[in-house]
Amino acid sequence: MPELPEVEVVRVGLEEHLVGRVVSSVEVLHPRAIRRHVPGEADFVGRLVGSKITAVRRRGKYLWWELADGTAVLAHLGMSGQMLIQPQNEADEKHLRVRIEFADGGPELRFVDQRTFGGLSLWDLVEVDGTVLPSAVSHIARDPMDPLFDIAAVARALRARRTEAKRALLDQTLVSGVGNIYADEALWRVGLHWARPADRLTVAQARDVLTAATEVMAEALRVGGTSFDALYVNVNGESGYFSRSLDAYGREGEPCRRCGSAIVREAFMNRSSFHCPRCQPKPRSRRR
DNA sequence: AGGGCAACCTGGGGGC
DNA sequence: TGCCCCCAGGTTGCCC
Repeated sequence: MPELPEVEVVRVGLEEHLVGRVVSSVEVLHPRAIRRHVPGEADFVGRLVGSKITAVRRRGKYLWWELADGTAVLAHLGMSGQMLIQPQNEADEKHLRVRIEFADGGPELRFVDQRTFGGLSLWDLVEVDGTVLPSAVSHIARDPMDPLFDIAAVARALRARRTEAKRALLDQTLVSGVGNIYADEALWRVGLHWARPADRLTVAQARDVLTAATEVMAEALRVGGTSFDALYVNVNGESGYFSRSLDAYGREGEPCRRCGSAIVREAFMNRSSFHCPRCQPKPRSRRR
Protein backbone atom coordinates (compact mmCIF):
# COMPACT_ATOMS: atom_id res chain seq x y z
CA MET A 1 0.00 0.00 0.00
CA PRO A 2 2.35 2.48 -1.22
CA GLU A 3 1.82 6.13 -0.79
CA LEU A 4 1.78 8.22 2.37
CA PRO A 5 -1.97 8.04 3.19
CA GLU A 6 -2.09 4.26 2.82
CA VAL A 7 1.06 3.82 4.93
CA GLU A 8 -0.30 6.19 7.59
CA VAL A 9 -3.51 4.14 7.77
CA VAL A 10 -1.33 1.12 8.53
CA ARG A 11 0.78 3.04 11.05
CA VAL A 12 -2.29 4.09 13.03
CA GLY A 13 -3.51 0.50 13.09
CA LEU A 14 -0.16 -0.83 14.22
CA GLU A 15 0.13 1.83 16.90
CA GLU A 16 -3.22 0.78 18.30
CA HIS A 17 -2.38 -2.93 18.30
CA LEU A 18 1.37 -3.14 18.97
CA VAL A 19 2.55 -0.50 21.45
CA GLY A 20 3.46 -2.04 24.79
CA ARG A 21 3.49 -5.62 23.54
CA VAL A 22 6.45 -7.99 23.81
CA VAL A 23 7.46 -10.17 20.86
CA SER A 24 7.53 -13.87 21.66
CA SER A 25 8.30 -15.38 18.27
CA VAL A 26 9.18 -14.42 14.71
CA GLU A 27 8.65 -16.75 11.79
CA VAL A 28 10.16 -15.80 8.43
CA LEU A 29 8.44 -17.64 5.58
CA HIS A 30 10.22 -15.94 2.66
CA PRO A 31 13.89 -14.90 2.67
CA ARG A 32 13.28 -11.69 0.71
CA ALA A 33 11.01 -10.39 3.46
CA ILE A 34 14.02 -9.58 5.63
CA ARG A 35 16.05 -7.13 3.62
CA ARG A 36 19.16 -5.10 4.01
CA HIS A 37 19.82 -6.72 7.38
CA VAL A 38 23.49 -7.53 6.98
CA PRO A 39 23.89 -9.85 10.01
CA GLY A 40 21.20 -12.05 8.49
CA GLU A 41 17.77 -13.41 9.15
CA ALA A 42 18.67 -15.43 12.26
CA ASP A 43 20.17 -12.34 13.88
CA PHE A 44 17.04 -10.36 13.03
CA VAL A 45 14.81 -12.94 14.68
CA GLY A 46 17.07 -13.32 17.69
CA ARG A 47 17.18 -9.60 18.38
CA LEU A 48 13.45 -9.18 17.97
CA VAL A 49 12.29 -11.98 20.25
CA GLY A 50 11.80 -10.68 23.79
CA SER A 51 11.78 -7.03 22.71
CA LYS A 52 9.04 -4.58 23.68
CA ILE A 53 7.47 -2.24 21.13
CA THR A 54 7.43 1.32 22.47
CA ALA A 55 6.19 3.41 19.50
CA VAL A 56 5.17 3.17 15.84
CA ARG A 57 6.35 5.95 13.53
CA ARG A 58 6.44 6.89 9.87
CA ARG A 59 8.30 9.11 7.44
CA GLY A 60 7.04 9.21 3.87
CA LYS A 61 6.29 5.64 2.85
CA TYR A 62 8.53 4.07 5.49
CA LEU A 63 7.18 2.98 8.83
CA TRP A 64 8.92 1.51 11.83
CA TRP A 65 8.41 0.50 15.39
CA GLU A 66 10.85 1.47 18.09
CA LEU A 67 12.21 -1.05 20.55
CA ALA A 68 13.22 -0.31 24.11
CA ASP A 69 16.91 -0.93 23.32
CA GLY A 70 17.27 2.04 20.92
CA THR A 71 16.83 0.07 17.70
CA ALA A 72 13.87 -0.01 15.33
CA VAL A 73 12.20 -2.49 13.03
CA LEU A 74 11.81 -0.71 9.70
CA ALA A 75 9.13 -1.74 7.25
CA HIS A 76 8.48 -0.77 3.67
CA LEU A 77 5.37 -2.10 1.96
CA GLY A 78 6.84 -1.90 -1.54
CA MET A 79 4.12 -2.33 -4.15
CA SER A 80 1.96 -4.92 -2.45
CA GLY A 81 2.86 -5.25 1.22
CA GLN A 82 0.21 -5.54 3.92
CA MET A 83 0.43 -5.52 7.71
CA LEU A 84 -2.44 -7.52 9.13
CA ILE A 85 -3.48 -8.06 12.75
CA GLN A 86 -4.97 -11.53 12.77
CA PRO A 87 -6.27 -14.04 15.34
CA GLN A 88 -3.79 -16.88 15.79
CA ASN A 89 -6.24 -19.45 14.47
CA GLU A 90 -6.85 -17.58 11.20
CA ALA A 91 -5.64 -19.53 8.13
CA ASP A 92 -2.34 -18.32 6.61
CA GLU A 93 -2.63 -15.92 3.69
CA LYS A 94 -1.22 -17.16 0.39
CA HIS A 95 1.58 -14.58 0.43
CA LEU A 96 2.30 -14.59 4.15
CA ARG A 97 6.00 -13.67 4.51
CA VAL A 98 6.54 -12.99 8.24
CA ARG A 99 4.52 -13.90 11.32
CA ILE A 100 5.18 -12.16 14.63
CA GLU A 101 3.58 -13.48 17.80
CA PHE A 102 3.35 -11.80 21.19
CA ALA A 103 3.89 -12.86 24.78
CA ASP A 104 0.34 -11.87 25.74
CA GLY A 105 -1.06 -14.55 23.43
CA GLY A 106 -3.24 -11.99 21.64
CA PRO A 107 -3.66 -11.38 17.90
CA GLU A 108 -0.51 -11.80 15.81
CA LEU A 109 1.06 -9.48 13.26
CA ARG A 110 1.40 -10.77 9.71
CA PHE A 111 3.44 -9.25 6.91
CA VAL A 112 1.83 -10.33 3.65
CA ASP A 113 3.41 -9.32 0.35
CA GLN A 114 2.56 -10.69 -3.07
CA ARG A 115 5.35 -9.12 -5.10
CA THR A 116 8.05 -9.21 -2.40
CA PHE A 117 9.26 -5.66 -3.09
CA GLY A 118 8.59 -4.83 0.53
CA GLY A 119 10.32 -6.09 3.64
CA LEU A 120 11.47 -5.66 7.22
CA SER A 121 14.89 -4.75 8.59
CA LEU A 122 16.45 -3.73 11.90
CA TRP A 123 18.44 -0.53 12.42
CA ASP A 124 19.91 1.69 15.09
CA LEU A 125 18.01 4.87 15.81
CA VAL A 126 20.00 7.99 14.94
CA GLU A 127 19.26 11.70 15.21
CA VAL A 128 19.10 13.53 11.88
CA ASP A 129 18.36 17.26 11.83
CA GLY A 130 16.65 17.03 15.20
CA THR A 131 14.53 13.99 14.46
CA VAL A 132 15.16 10.40 15.57
CA LEU A 133 15.08 7.93 12.65
CA PRO A 134 16.24 4.43 11.78
CA SER A 135 19.64 4.96 10.18
CA ALA A 136 18.46 3.52 6.85
CA VAL A 137 15.90 6.33 6.54
CA SER A 138 18.30 9.21 7.09
CA HIS A 139 18.31 10.07 3.37
CA ILE A 140 14.51 10.34 3.16
CA ALA A 141 13.19 13.90 3.21
CA ARG A 142 10.48 15.04 5.59
CA ASP A 143 6.97 14.43 4.29
CA PRO A 144 4.23 17.10 4.15
CA MET A 145 2.55 15.76 7.31
CA ASP A 146 5.74 16.32 9.32
CA PRO A 147 5.34 19.30 11.69
CA LEU A 148 8.83 20.42 10.68
CA PHE A 149 8.11 20.22 6.93
CA ASP A 150 9.42 23.50 5.50
CA ILE A 151 7.39 24.19 2.39
CA ALA A 152 9.36 27.30 1.43
CA ALA A 153 12.64 25.39 1.57
CA VAL A 154 11.23 22.44 -0.38
CA ALA A 155 9.73 24.76 -3.00
CA ARG A 156 13.17 26.34 -3.40
CA ALA A 157 14.81 22.92 -3.76
CA LEU A 158 12.14 21.83 -6.24
CA ARG A 159 12.89 24.84 -8.45
CA ALA A 160 16.58 23.98 -8.39
CA ARG A 161 15.99 20.56 -9.96
CA ARG A 162 16.85 20.22 -13.63
CA THR A 163 14.20 17.61 -14.34
CA GLU A 164 10.44 17.33 -14.91
CA ALA A 165 8.06 18.45 -12.18
CA LYS A 166 6.60 14.98 -11.64
CA ARG A 167 9.96 13.28 -11.44
CA ALA A 168 10.97 15.77 -8.76
CA LEU A 169 7.75 15.19 -6.80
CA LEU A 170 8.47 11.46 -6.81
CA ASP A 171 12.02 11.97 -5.53
CA GLN A 172 11.85 10.85 -1.90
CA THR A 173 14.99 12.80 -1.05
CA LEU A 174 13.23 16.06 -1.97
CA VAL A 175 9.81 15.43 -0.40
CA SER A 176 8.71 12.03 0.79
CA GLY A 177 5.40 10.19 0.72
CA VAL A 178 4.27 11.25 -2.77
CA GLY A 179 3.87 8.42 -5.28
CA ASN A 180 2.42 8.01 -8.75
CA ILE A 181 -1.23 8.58 -7.79
CA TYR A 182 -0.87 11.65 -5.61
CA ALA A 183 1.72 13.24 -7.89
CA ASP A 184 -0.77 13.09 -10.77
CA GLU A 185 -3.56 14.39 -8.54
CA ALA A 186 -1.48 17.29 -7.25
CA LEU A 187 -0.41 18.29 -10.78
CA TRP A 188 -4.03 18.12 -11.97
CA ARG A 189 -5.20 20.34 -9.13
CA VAL A 190 -2.76 23.10 -10.01
CA GLY A 191 -2.97 22.68 -13.78
CA LEU A 192 0.62 21.67 -14.44
CA HIS A 193 1.77 19.09 -16.98
CA TRP A 194 3.98 16.33 -15.56
CA ALA A 195 6.80 17.23 -17.94
CA ARG A 196 6.99 20.88 -16.93
CA PRO A 197 10.65 21.57 -16.10
CA ALA A 198 10.91 22.01 -12.35
CA ASP A 199 13.34 24.88 -12.74
CA ARG A 200 10.80 26.82 -14.80
CA LEU A 201 8.10 26.79 -12.14
CA THR A 202 7.38 30.11 -10.52
CA VAL A 203 7.81 30.34 -6.76
CA ALA A 204 4.02 30.33 -6.44
CA GLN A 205 3.61 27.28 -8.68
CA ALA A 206 6.21 25.33 -6.74
CA ARG A 207 4.52 26.17 -3.47
CA ASP A 208 1.06 25.48 -4.87
CA VAL A 209 1.86 22.02 -6.20
CA LEU A 210 3.37 21.04 -2.84
CA THR A 211 0.30 22.40 -1.08
CA ALA A 212 -1.93 20.45 -3.46
CA ALA A 213 0.01 17.25 -2.76
CA THR A 214 -0.37 17.87 0.97
CA GLU A 215 -4.09 18.48 0.68
CA VAL A 216 -4.91 15.55 -1.58
CA MET A 217 -3.00 13.17 0.69
CA ALA A 218 -4.78 14.58 3.76
CA GLU A 219 -8.15 14.09 2.07
CA ALA A 220 -7.25 10.53 1.11
CA LEU A 221 -6.12 9.77 4.65
CA ARG A 222 -9.47 10.93 6.02
CA VAL A 223 -11.28 8.22 4.04
CA GLY A 224 -8.80 5.43 4.63
CA GLY A 225 -6.57 5.87 1.57
CA THR A 226 -6.90 4.72 -2.05
CA SER A 227 -7.83 1.10 -2.78
CA PHE A 228 -8.55 -0.28 -6.22
CA ASP A 229 -8.55 -3.87 -5.00
CA ALA A 230 -7.96 -6.05 -1.95
CA LEU A 231 -4.20 -5.50 -2.17
CA TYR A 232 -4.41 -2.16 -0.36
CA VAL A 233 -6.02 -2.57 3.02
CA ASN A 234 -5.62 -1.51 6.63
CA VAL A 235 -4.52 -3.80 9.47
CA ASN A 236 -8.06 -5.20 9.61
CA GLY A 237 -8.14 -5.97 5.89
CA GLU A 238 -10.48 -3.07 5.04
CA SER A 239 -10.18 -0.90 1.91
CA GLY A 240 -10.15 2.92 1.77
CA TYR A 241 -12.53 4.99 -0.30
CA PHE A 242 -10.43 7.67 -1.99
CA SER A 243 -10.35 5.98 -5.40
CA ARG A 244 -13.81 7.44 -6.10
CA SER A 245 -12.42 10.94 -5.49
CA LEU A 246 -9.49 10.74 -7.92
CA ASP A 247 -9.55 13.41 -10.63
CA ALA A 248 -6.74 12.24 -12.92
CA TYR A 249 -5.11 8.94 -11.95
CA GLY A 250 -6.62 5.94 -13.73
CA ARG A 251 -9.21 8.08 -15.58
CA GLU A 252 -7.95 7.68 -19.17
CA GLY A 253 -10.70 8.68 -21.62
CA GLU A 254 -13.02 9.93 -18.89
CA PRO A 255 -14.04 13.59 -18.79
CA CYS A 256 -11.93 16.03 -16.79
CA ARG A 257 -14.04 17.13 -13.84
CA ARG A 258 -12.99 20.74 -14.50
CA CYS A 259 -13.28 21.18 -18.26
CA GLY A 260 -14.75 17.96 -19.67
CA SER A 261 -11.79 17.08 -21.91
CA ALA A 262 -10.86 13.41 -22.03
CA ILE A 263 -8.07 12.53 -19.59
CA VAL A 264 -4.94 11.33 -21.37
CA ARG A 265 -2.62 8.55 -20.29
CA GLU A 266 1.07 8.70 -21.21
CA ALA A 267 4.04 6.47 -20.49
CA PHE A 268 6.52 8.09 -18.15
CA MET A 269 9.35 6.58 -16.10
CA ASN A 270 8.21 3.07 -17.07
CA ARG A 271 4.79 3.74 -15.60
CA SER A 272 1.68 5.74 -16.42
CA SER A 273 0.91 9.41 -16.06
CA PHE A 274 -2.59 10.83 -16.36
CA HIS A 275 -3.39 14.45 -17.13
CA CYS A 276 -5.99 16.72 -18.69
CA PRO A 277 -4.74 17.97 -22.07
CA ARG A 278 -6.56 21.28 -21.69
CA CYS A 279 -6.04 22.09 -18.00
CA GLN A 280 -2.48 20.78 -18.01
CA PRO A 281 -1.02 21.78 -21.37
CA LYS A 282 2.23 20.23 -22.49
CA PRO A 283 5.13 22.60 -21.95
CA ARG A 284 6.89 24.10 -24.93
CA SER A 285 10.29 22.55 -25.47
CA ARG A 286 13.02 24.06 -23.39
CA ARG A 287 15.02 26.85 -25.03
CA ARG A 288 18.69 27.20 -24.31
C1' DA B 1 26.70 15.38 -8.24
C1' DG B 2 22.75 14.34 -10.10
C1' DG B 3 19.80 12.33 -13.56
C1' DG B 4 17.96 8.20 -15.90
C1' DC B 5 17.11 3.48 -16.44
C1' DA B 6 16.97 -1.66 -15.67
C1' DA B 7 16.15 -4.96 -12.21
C1' DC B 8 13.77 -6.92 -8.46
C1' DC B 9 8.69 -10.07 -8.23
C1' DT B 10 3.69 -12.11 -8.67
C1' DG B 11 -0.76 -12.07 -10.55
C1' DG B 12 -4.80 -10.12 -13.00
C1' DG B 13 -6.83 -8.78 -17.29
C1' DG B 14 -7.30 -8.30 -22.27
C1' DG B 15 -6.44 -9.91 -26.97
C1' DC B 16 -6.05 -13.68 -30.03
C1' DT C 1 -9.21 -22.68 -22.36
C1' DG C 2 -4.74 -21.22 -22.87
C1' DC C 3 -0.92 -18.43 -23.96
C1' DC C 4 1.33 -14.12 -24.24
C1' DC C 5 1.89 -9.56 -23.50
C1' DC C 6 0.94 -5.56 -20.74
C1' DC C 7 -0.07 -3.52 -16.52
C1' DA C 8 0.34 -2.43 -11.30
C1' DG C 9 0.13 2.96 -5.17
C1' DG C 10 8.22 1.48 -5.19
C1' DT C 11 13.19 1.55 -4.37
C1' DT C 12 17.87 0.41 -5.25
C1' DG C 13 22.08 0.15 -7.75
C1' DC C 14 24.77 1.15 -11.50
C1' DC C 15 25.63 3.63 -15.56
C1' DC C 16 26.60 8.15 -17.76
